[in-house]
Amino acid sequence: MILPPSFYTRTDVVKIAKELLGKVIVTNIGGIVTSGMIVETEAYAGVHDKASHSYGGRNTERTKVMFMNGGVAYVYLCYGIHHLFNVITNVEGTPSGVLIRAVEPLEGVEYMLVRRKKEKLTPALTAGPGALSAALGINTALTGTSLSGTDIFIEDRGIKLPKTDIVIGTRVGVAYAAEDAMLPYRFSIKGNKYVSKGKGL
DNA sequence: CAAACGATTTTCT
DNA sequence: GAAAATCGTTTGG
Repeated sequence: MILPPSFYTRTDVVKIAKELLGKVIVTNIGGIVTSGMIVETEAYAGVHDKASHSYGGRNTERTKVMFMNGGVAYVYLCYGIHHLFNVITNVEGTPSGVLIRAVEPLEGVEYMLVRRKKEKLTPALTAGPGALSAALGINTALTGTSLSGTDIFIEDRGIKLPKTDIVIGTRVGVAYAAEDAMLPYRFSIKGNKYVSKGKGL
């Protein structure tokens, strides 16, 4: 089943980040359907989180999507090259979200290979936030799009993960966030080869 | 209006 | 393991 808006509008973004592991992202871009199981996530919790774009209540043209009601996509261009895909959570006015860091390819692998200009399926195809976005055809045009719509949505396919298969760690690439960089806001599936390298856990 | 920087990936040594 | 690639957003003048 497709996750309902009520899944995203809850207030505990860290819990949502954990629950998103094992769920399946499906994109339908230009008539091409691709999907992948989420194997790594990171939580970005509201205005008090220095690592978040919305820290201190910063509400700009780019980040305004984070302030929307939960259940929409937030796609941000980083380093001028990479599209990073986030799931916005919580209710309108409270900017929190979950960065999808890695997925395991399911359907449409051949299209992902084309988009990534690769010939063979390697873990690098979707291991990493910029990589999975490119593979699934996600770009900034999807910012603000509902995750319960037809272009992109997240499904629960009944995959259940034992608690022991969830690895908790610190976030990646947010060293500038000082003490908030140490928060246990990163979740991944133990032993899954599509989990990004990032930094060691 | 101009300058600096980043929630990264790839490639080369 | 280290450095380059590359551009929209943000910040300062």
